[in-house]
Amino acid sequence: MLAREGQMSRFTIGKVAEAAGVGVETVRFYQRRGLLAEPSPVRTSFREYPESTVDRIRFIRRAKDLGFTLAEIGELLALSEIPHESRSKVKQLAEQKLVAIRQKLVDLQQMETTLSGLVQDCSGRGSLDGCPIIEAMIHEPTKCDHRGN
Amino acid sequence: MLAREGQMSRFTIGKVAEAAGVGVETVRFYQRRGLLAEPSPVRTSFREYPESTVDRIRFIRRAKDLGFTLAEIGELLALSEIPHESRSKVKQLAEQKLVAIRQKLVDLQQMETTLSGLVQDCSGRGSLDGCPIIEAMIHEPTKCDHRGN
DNA sequence: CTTGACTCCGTACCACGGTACGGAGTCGAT
DNA sequence: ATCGACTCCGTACCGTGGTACGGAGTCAAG
Repeated sequence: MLAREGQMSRFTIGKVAEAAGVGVETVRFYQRRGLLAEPSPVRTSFREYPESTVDRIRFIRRAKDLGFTLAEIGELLALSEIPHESRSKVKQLAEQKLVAIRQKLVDLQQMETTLSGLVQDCSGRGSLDGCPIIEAMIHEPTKCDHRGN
Repeated sequence: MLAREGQMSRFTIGKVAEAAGVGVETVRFYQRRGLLAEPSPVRTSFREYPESTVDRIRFIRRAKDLGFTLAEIGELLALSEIPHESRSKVKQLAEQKLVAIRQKLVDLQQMETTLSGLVQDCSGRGSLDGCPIIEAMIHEPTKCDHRGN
């Protein structure tokens, strides 16, 4: 066990993935996207990862849970690597994301209102002639066009 | 634009697209997806579309605005072509969609709550050390895993 | 030394809803 | 007859976030 200078924590990609709770392919995908560095295969033919990679992947997943895209997470990670960087850019990114989230909320709430009204109006019995749901789709004006998709 | 004052409603694909407010490529895409029939080029080498195609495309866009995917819209259209079909299947589809919309709302509201809290906690000034937003992504537990992507 | 599990690497594919392109044919108007 | 605009058709590509595959190499245990 003491054969090499490293600890037992010589993370291969599989160990890293397991510890971070993602798949091996996901780790490689993040590498291709530039979110994770690809360690060069030093001394062995398999790459060794620092333990910090696990934390970095967890950071990525949490940011993703907050609604950031991988591109935005890349920005966050880049910022977090500049020690003297101020918080203002991070806060700005978060605020932008918040605006986007709130817009999606408004859109979804509109859908929910309309659709739940239609479902309530529809008896679920009888023929389709006059079905409020179908009628709405035939006759209601299209009110879309809000870019954001 | 001056090329159209011959016979009135001989809809070519461009006229249909314009009348429905979508692009020509979108019409062709809907045809490939089976949402629209492809009229055979009778008597001329350009296809002629019945006016009802315009309504059908508008139906598709409205259903899309309500949150239905193109596959689901295909189901709705198929159902609407069976005159004696009952409303129950349509209502069922709408209810399923409503459940999905409400789940997305819950997820987005959770994001909004968390992120707006973080933005409020972040001064936007000073270095990144101790920035609440970054700290949250480093330390908060990942609570994801709700399928619905 | 063999076996089984793992890694490497490139590439292709999934859903989703389109958009873009290019060459050839055709239509209507001048 | 010629011009510009339109159509036809296949195919490839966009973003988003991965997943899957296959052959070869490698590592560690038995």
